[in-house]
Amino acid sequence: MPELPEVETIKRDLQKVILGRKITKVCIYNPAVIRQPLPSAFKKHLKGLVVKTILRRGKLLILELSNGSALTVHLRMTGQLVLGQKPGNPGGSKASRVTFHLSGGRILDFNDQRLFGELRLVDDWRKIKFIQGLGPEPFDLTYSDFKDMFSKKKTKIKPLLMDQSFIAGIGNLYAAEILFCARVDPRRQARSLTEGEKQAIYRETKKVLKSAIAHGGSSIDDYVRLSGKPGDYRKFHRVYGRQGKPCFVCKGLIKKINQGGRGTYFCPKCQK
DNA sequence: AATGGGACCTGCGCGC
DNA sequence: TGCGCGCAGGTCCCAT
Repeated sequence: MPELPEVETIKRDLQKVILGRKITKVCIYNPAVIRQPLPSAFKKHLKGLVVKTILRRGKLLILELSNGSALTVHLRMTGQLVLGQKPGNPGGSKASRVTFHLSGGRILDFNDQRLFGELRLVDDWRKIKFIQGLGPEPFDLTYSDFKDMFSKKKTKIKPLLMDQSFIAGIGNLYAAEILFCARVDPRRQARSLTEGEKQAIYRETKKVLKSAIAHGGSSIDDYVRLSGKPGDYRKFHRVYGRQGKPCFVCKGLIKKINQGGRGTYFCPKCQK
C-alpha cells in the first residue's frame, strides 16, 4: 500500500520520464476515479498542458501544469501509475482506469483495482482540503517540534504516527516498522513516552523512511514502480506481515493485534 | 478529545 | 467446484 516512500519513489521515477512533456490525450475507462471536475471537463482541460513540476505532500502526488493548475493523484490502497507499453492499448492492466498520452509517445496508465484512488484537476493544489489538513513532512520536522506535538496526546502512539494531521505520509506498514526500530510498544500512550523513546521514534522515522525510499518502496499487494517493477524494501521488513515468525533480534515470535480496525505487527519482547 | 464504527471497493484466501 | 465470508487499509464522516 502506497505510503510516503512509495509515492516519493513514483515521484522520482516520473521526474525522469515525463517532466516537460505535453498531455496530448486523456482516455477515461472508469470515471469513478476522477473526483474533480466532471470527467468531460477533466479531459478537455488537461489536453495541451505541459508537466512543469512534480511534487509530493504526504501520500499525495502533485503534477504542476503549464497554466498553473495541477493534476493530483492519490493512490489510496491499490492505485498504480505505470508507463504504458503500447499506445492506445488499455489492456496493459484490467484495472486500467485512465490513460494519459504524452508527447514523445509516452503513455502513463493510472490503474486502480479497488477504485479508491483519486485524480483531481485543481486550480490551486495548496487550497485542497486534504493538503490543508496535512501535518509536517517527516523530513522537515525538527525534534523540538516533534516532541511538542507529543506531549498532550492521550492517544496511542501507533495511530498517532498514522494521523496525517500529525505527520504526513506514514501509514500502517511504516508505523509498525518505525516502532519496532524504536523498540516502542505500539499500544503505548503517546504522552507516556520517555525523552529517550521520543528521540528514538523521531530518529527511526527518518531512518526507516529514508531507507525505504532508497530501496524503491515496499511492494505489498499492488504497489509497483513506474516501470511496473516492484520496490525492494519488503525484504527489509522486520515486523509487517511477519506474525508468527521469529523476531530478527530476539527470536521471539512476532505478534499481530488489532488496533483501530487495523493490523498491528510487533515484537512483544523487543518493544516495551 | 479520543475512540469506534461504517462507508467506499474488489480480489483473495479460507472453511465448508 | 463453488459459495459465502472476512480481510486488506487511506480517508472521510458520524456517533458516542
